[in-house]
Amino acid sequence: MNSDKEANQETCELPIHTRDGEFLAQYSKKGLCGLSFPSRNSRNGDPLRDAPIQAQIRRWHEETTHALENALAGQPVREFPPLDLSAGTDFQQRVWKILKSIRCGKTLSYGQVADEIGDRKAVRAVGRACGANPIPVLIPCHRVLASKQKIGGFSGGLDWKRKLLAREGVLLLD
DNA sequence: TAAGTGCGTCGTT
DNA sequence: AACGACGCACTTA
Repeated sequence: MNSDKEANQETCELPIHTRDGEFLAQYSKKGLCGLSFPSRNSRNGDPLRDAPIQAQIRRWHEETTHALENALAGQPVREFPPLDLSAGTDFQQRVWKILKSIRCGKTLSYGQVADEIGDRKAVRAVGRACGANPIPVLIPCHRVLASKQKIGGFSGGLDWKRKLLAREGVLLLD
């Protein structure tokens, strides 16, 4: 577990409009710490609408926006904003780091990720860690498949996983 | 073979 | 103590 769990509760949420709907990016003082898929009920009568946004966060948000646009188009992301993954456990952070290394259009199996961690038997734990990924799409947990190129699962809904993989040209077996 | 069942194993709640 | 975004061995038809 992390010691400074409650330390920075201060986060700033900003929307990102895409052809796939309105994502929501969440920033801490350290960087991008969350990204959520479009949801129907997220029309915001935003009480903090006029709150001043720090220049640094605006800059990060620009980077996030560009990164997300590329990722949604199935193209490699050139530049990332700083990512704040400090909310995750050590194990989760190890998994997420491996996910970041999977290049666009490539995939790993849950088992292969477990191998890279150094413990094949941790396969199921890897699946759990993938599901806990706070920044989907940008941290490409959708590029982790079950064995034999089967789709596996996805916390954001399997439709999203299929869509993202299809745009990167990945073929599934299912 | 294709589809279904059972169980090992590990981090998290 | 119980539960998974798994994987493998092992039934069945």
